[in-house]
Amino acid sequence: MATQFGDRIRELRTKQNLLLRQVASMLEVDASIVSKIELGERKAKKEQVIQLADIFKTSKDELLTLWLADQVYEIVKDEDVADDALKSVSKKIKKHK
Amino acid sequence: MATQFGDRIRELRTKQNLLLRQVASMLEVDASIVSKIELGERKAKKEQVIQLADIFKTSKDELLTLWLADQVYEIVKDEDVADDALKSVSKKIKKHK
DNA sequence: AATTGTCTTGACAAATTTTGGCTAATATAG
DNA sequence: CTATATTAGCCAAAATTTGTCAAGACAATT
Repeated sequence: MATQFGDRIRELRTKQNLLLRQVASMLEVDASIVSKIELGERKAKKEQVIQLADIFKTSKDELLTLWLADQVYEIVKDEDVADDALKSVSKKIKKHK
Repeated sequence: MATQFGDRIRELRTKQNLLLRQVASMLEVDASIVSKIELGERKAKKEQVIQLADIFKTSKDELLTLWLADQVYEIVKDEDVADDALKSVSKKIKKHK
């Protein structure tokens, strides 16, 4: 149930000695929401991911990648054809670039 | 807006000379739903994908792959980090297998 | 020109999922 | 024990999903 994004956020937050409620107030949500995001029980909004990158002074791309990967994983995790589907999407993405 | 899954379903249906309403009645939904699925305006349920494989006598895995790829694509399509996220998920999937 | 058959579209409603806040309970530090 | 931090459960509001229905577009036929 843990997410890559949540784990990373918690790591950043604790290393910078910030409390849930401090981060929460910057995001303008309740501390329990941030807790749930860190535990992987809630999905952050994209806007919040960007705010978190600012708060922790870290790379937006790093966080967005983890966040996006969590979402994709959530969709494909129980599917036998997950790998084929991912390959197919990669191909399509490359074409569109 | 077109989907790989929808395109394939329409191809199968027309080649087998079935009408929307015939397929719809087998899925027990209105014909407009099937139309929308074929046009990529609605997402089929997983159960419907499996029924469609039976109806068209084609491979469930083929259809499930297209259906899953559409969903993943929908999530990552506008993201700069799409490719990195997909790679990360592939890695995680392989580990879990 | 009117009719028929197929498909598409948009408005709407019901059901489901997601979201956030509040509050309790639990843990952890002093 | 007390105080603070975090987690978990519950509720209501908001958003999304799913489907029906009716009207419209379009082509082929009569």
